[in-house]
Amino acid sequence: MSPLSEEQLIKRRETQRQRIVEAALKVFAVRGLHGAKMSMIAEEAELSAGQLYRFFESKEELFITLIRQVAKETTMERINDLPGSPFDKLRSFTASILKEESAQYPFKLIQHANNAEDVPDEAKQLLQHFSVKRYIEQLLPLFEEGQQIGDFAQGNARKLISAFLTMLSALITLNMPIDDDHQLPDADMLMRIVAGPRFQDR
Amino acid sequence: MSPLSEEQLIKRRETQRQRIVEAALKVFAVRGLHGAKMSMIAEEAELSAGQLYRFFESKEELFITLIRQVAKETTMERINDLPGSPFDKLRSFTASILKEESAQYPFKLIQHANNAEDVPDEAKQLLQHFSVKRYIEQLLPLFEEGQQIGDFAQGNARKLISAFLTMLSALITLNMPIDDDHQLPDADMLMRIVAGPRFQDR
Amino acid sequence: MSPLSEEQLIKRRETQRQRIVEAALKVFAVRGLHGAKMSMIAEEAELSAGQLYRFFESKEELFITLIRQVAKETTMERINDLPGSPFDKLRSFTASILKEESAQYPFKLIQHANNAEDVPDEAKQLLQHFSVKRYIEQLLPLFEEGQQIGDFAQGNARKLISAFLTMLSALITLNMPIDDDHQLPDADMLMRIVAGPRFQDR
Amino acid sequence: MSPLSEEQLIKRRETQRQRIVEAALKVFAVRGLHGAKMSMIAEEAELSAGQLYRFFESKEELFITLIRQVAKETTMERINDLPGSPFDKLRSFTASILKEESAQYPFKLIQHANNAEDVPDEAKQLLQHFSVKRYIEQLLPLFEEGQQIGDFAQGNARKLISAFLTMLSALITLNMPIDDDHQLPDADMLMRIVAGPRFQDR
DNA sequence: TATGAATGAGCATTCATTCAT
DNA sequence: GATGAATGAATGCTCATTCAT
Repeated sequence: MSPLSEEQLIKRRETQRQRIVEAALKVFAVRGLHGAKMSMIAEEAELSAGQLYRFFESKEELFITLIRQVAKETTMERINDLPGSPFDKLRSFTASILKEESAQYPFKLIQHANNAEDVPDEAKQLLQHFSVKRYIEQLLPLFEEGQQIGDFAQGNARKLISAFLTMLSALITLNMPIDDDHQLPDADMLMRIVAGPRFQDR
Repeated sequence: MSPLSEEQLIKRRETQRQRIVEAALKVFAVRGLHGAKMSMIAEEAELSAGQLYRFFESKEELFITLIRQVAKETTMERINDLPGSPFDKLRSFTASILKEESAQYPFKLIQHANNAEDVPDEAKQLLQHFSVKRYIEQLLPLFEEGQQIGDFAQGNARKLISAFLTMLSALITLNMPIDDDHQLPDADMLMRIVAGPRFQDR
Repeated sequence: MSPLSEEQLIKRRETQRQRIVEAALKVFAVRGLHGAKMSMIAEEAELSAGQLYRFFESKEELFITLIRQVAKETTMERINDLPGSPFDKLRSFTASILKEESAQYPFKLIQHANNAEDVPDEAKQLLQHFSVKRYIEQLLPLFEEGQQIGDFAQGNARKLISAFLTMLSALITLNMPIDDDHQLPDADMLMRIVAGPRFQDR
Repeated sequence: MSPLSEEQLIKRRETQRQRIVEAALKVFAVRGLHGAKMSMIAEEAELSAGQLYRFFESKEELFITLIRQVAKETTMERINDLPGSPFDKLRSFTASILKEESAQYPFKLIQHANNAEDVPDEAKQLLQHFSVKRYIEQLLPLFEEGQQIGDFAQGNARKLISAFLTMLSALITLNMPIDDDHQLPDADMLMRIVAGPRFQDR
């Protein structure tokens, strides 16, 4: 029956598990805890609903697992690979997030976890503290550099990052359909929050 | 014959109806359209679930009625009664909203309506366009005055207000619990978005 | 409080009770046992839903009472007051029933009682046996006369009446909307069932 | 992988679907649209109530599907396979319908659809027009032959059939239990409606 | 006593979870 | 192991019946 070695089997299992988590991220992010049906996640992961339960005991466990992984793994580090000044990097990074749907999933997830009531406390804690803290630490060097060269506003850098992330998260999840009269704030709007004197009212 | 006069009955009925709407506002705002159960609304309004249906034909009708009322009645006008300059007014107003839970319900409702699936179109329309537009118009004189005296940043005032409201809404719904290390963005943070040169980096 | 004598009170009560029964006849006949709501009957009788229960312990009791009264009181006797031969009388009588809605109520009631499953056995028994029997006895003299003068078909008169009533009942309750191509059987159609040789194929 | 082949699954599914439709036919016919509970249909089809919804979106859809199938498939054509003259055929056919409960379901369904409130319009249309028209067309050759050889009464054949069907439907749904004194109208009674001179008063 | 407000049991429907195949 | 069929608990809604006023 089994032409695969024990090790291969374990690896295969891990791959599938990861595939489920990714499917769940997408579905939970887009539809929220209540709106996401196990059947949708199964379909997205291309396996049967029954199979989900070989990997996760319940919807709740899947959700918490997902949250844990997002809290641990989501990273802001690729911002450093972008070209230009700190200000340029942050703007490009912001714009790319606002453009690419899958980059928004973690933010949407945080949003849903905050708004839904039946979310296990552990999940809320993880998302709110741990992941935001991680993001802040990852962005800190960039911001400090930006403040030194006058690109960014002065003051407590961590507080500034926190503000920026909150606003970014807001933009993503509010997702207000654009209306002709009042264009919504976009990446440049966001940059006002962090911009130093040099950029004000430009 | 009748134990209560016609007039009393009508008044009583209207009172109760309003009580249901208020209970619904709270529950829908906190839990969203799908997370809110009719039984929760009934409990909040202190009557039986069955009774709700004497006032509203369905959960959906209750929701839409609520949305209509919010869209029509929620006002930003009391901001004008606050003391001080436009900047002071906006800051006090913002701070009071961030402090008082019931003031946040309309914003949370908008948030839920935007993120949840299966929200009746009429509700989405009303919340997204009508109510946001109303807020903008109500804040416009204040902002224009603030721009004239240099309190607020220059540029399209409506766009500025829209940005501000988006951010306010974000703060409310993100609702991140304060954590010792990194104080969350608060009213002053928000003011950065609208502040003119005079206030930058103060 | 009471300017009415004991006797007047009792009479008044009886009047109201009768009014309820008549309202119930109409509503049950038109909508059936399940389709008839107590509130509809109350409205038809022009009193409150609560009042019904001062006269009848339950919907079921009201229904059975109604059935009993219909079984006992519905009469075919006015057929004898009509002008003409037995054949003429029966045809006029039939036509009048087919034209006047309230005359059809007892027939519709029988129909509903036969078709609904949750009808108390007593009600079914009463309607099926007792009332049909009464009708037969009331029509018997007319039919016998009709047979003697050759208006009606020969054979067991009771059986003939039973057949006729079944068909009449059918016409009333089937109530098929007339369609241009195939006019429905009407009074003359019905008469074929009882007609003697004299009337065949006229 | 799959424990059953695709083909087997599809066949099985179709079988079960048909089984539900048959259960529904029985329950709807006997109890009517409102009297029939989904749980009853489920029990009759020997599955859980929840399962019904894997095959039909709602009670209404199940009902309409059933009606459609009845309107399309119920046939009078097997009457032609019976032995004897047109008169004999019609009498045997009638008697068999009056004896076999499942043959009566379509008639009962029509009856319920006509009498109940809140029956979807499509269902009424289908039953009243389409199916009755079909029956008429299917019986037309037999009746025309019967009229030619003098078995059946003269006149508009379609009208005659319509009358006959109405009466047959009546007999089925009235369903009066036989009582010793007055034998109920039966197949022979029905034949009086269509019988030509040859058969009168036999 | 009369009203109509309130309750709660019942039914349609959905979906997480289990299980026969 | 894998599938998707089956179950049953939960929830929206209706309406007979009761009860506060």
